[in-house]
Amino acid sequence: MNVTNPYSVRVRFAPSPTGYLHVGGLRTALYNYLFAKHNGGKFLLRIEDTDQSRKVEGAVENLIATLDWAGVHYDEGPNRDGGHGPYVQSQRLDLYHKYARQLVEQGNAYYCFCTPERLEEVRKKQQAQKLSPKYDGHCRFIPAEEAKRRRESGEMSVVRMKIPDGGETAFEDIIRGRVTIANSILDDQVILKSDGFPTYHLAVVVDDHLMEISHIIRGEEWLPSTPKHVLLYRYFGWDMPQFAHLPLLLNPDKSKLSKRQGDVAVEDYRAKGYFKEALVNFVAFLGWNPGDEREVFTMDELVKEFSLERVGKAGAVFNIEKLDWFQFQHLQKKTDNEMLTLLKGQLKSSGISNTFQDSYLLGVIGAMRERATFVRDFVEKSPYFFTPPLEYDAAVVKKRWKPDSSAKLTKLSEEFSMLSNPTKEDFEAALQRTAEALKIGNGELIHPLRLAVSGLGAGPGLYDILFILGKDETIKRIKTAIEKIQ
RNA sequence: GGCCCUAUCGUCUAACGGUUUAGGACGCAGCCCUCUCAAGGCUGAAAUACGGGUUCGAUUCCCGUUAGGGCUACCA
Repeated sequence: MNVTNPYSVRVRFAPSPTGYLHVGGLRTALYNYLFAKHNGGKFLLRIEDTDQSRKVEGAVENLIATLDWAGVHYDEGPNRDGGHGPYVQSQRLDLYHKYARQLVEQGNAYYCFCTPERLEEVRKKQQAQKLSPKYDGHCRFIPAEEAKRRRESGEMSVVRMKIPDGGETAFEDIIRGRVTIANSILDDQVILKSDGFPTYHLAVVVDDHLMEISHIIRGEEWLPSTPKHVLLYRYFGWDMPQFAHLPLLLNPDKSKLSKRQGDVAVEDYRAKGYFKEALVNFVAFLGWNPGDEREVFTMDELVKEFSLERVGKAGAVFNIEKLDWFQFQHLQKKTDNEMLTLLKGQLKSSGISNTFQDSYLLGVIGAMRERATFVRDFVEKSPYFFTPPLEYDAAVVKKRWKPDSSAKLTKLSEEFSMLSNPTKEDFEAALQRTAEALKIGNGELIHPLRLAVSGLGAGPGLYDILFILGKDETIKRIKTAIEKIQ
């Protein structure tokens, strides 16, 4: 066992490049990464592209870019050699052939010449008899000489591993404890396909061994086939890595998280404006917790706290509301300077020409921050900071704009015009003076004024808005509003 | 169908036999704050699937039932 030494921790994320990075994949990658970093080990990325029919152009690049965006960086993998490459399975074919041959020679595997048609027939028969579909061992006892002859004559074949006739195979799972499966229900699994590519089962065992993987941390969907892998390790006489099968991520209806019930691609969430910090924090908490009541974590903090012992066994529903809360929390944690950069980027992508001073933008950030979950909220919830209101919210006009509002605002506007370089407090004092002079409550000025300068009925404190907008712009907007409303 | 895994508030979860009137968070409702909307504070509704054991004592251990999920390919 090469597992108990914390300095020899080597784990991997081994996706198949079928398009995009699934959020479940992100969590698996993240847990591997956190475990590696927490233990001072290495995190590898290995591309499992042994199914040629599922190959998607650009998928690998996309996968790597997305992991990189999320901050899940690999120590070894494609374009980052660590002496255990290549890290792409389609470039390791000779290795799989070699080990498949070894298994055949040892008598732990055999060539099978059954056609897909025959296999289909057998399967149908078994299903008709309500038996579980399983290879019937038709080619299991073909003599080596005959197999050799048939292969040399060009007959198509695959290699199947031999499952012991009786007994059971068990292994220890860090998350689930001891798992046992009767050999009788295991299939003589194909390990080398007729196209010369290995199946997952052979490739994963060979690679994990050659790459000196210490812990296999992967999704629960692999649990039932793990005994086959255990058997292969035994056939080869290799040390067994430790297994940790993660609970699945679920749809709101508790089925395995999938498309159709919402977005599953990490890039979808990125495109929607979620911070990597939020997505990573959220996904980390789907199946793991630090054992106390803290919830908002940075990547570094996660690395510090993470342990497989605190990973749960039950599937977790991917709950968007909670994600949004994490997003809000992480937005609040950003520094003003970070927000400034983000806001400038948002203005650009929103097509708003940035003619604003940094100090102005910083003012907007201060006023809007706790009202924003996404960066785009600054533009969407308070467009009036960037463009004068083009229209006025009808419901607010109805509620707040009285027949005499124009006259009152005109008076207020006059009061404002006497101010020089007004502070927030100056605006407030001026408004109070006007209200007193008019013998009305502040509210009769505040509400119509908010509507006049913002076009909306909700937002930051009015005096904050006025101060940010400035005296001239405020007066201008009051004038425009008086003309446009009614 | 067979096999495997799982089971605490609607959701994410804490509890590693007794400190529990089962704690926190999201969401929800109410109140406070208040120029609005947020934020914040306070309060509230809300869970150990069911049935048997083991034990002086079970959310916690065992068995069964039920439910859910996964797997059952020359896919991963």
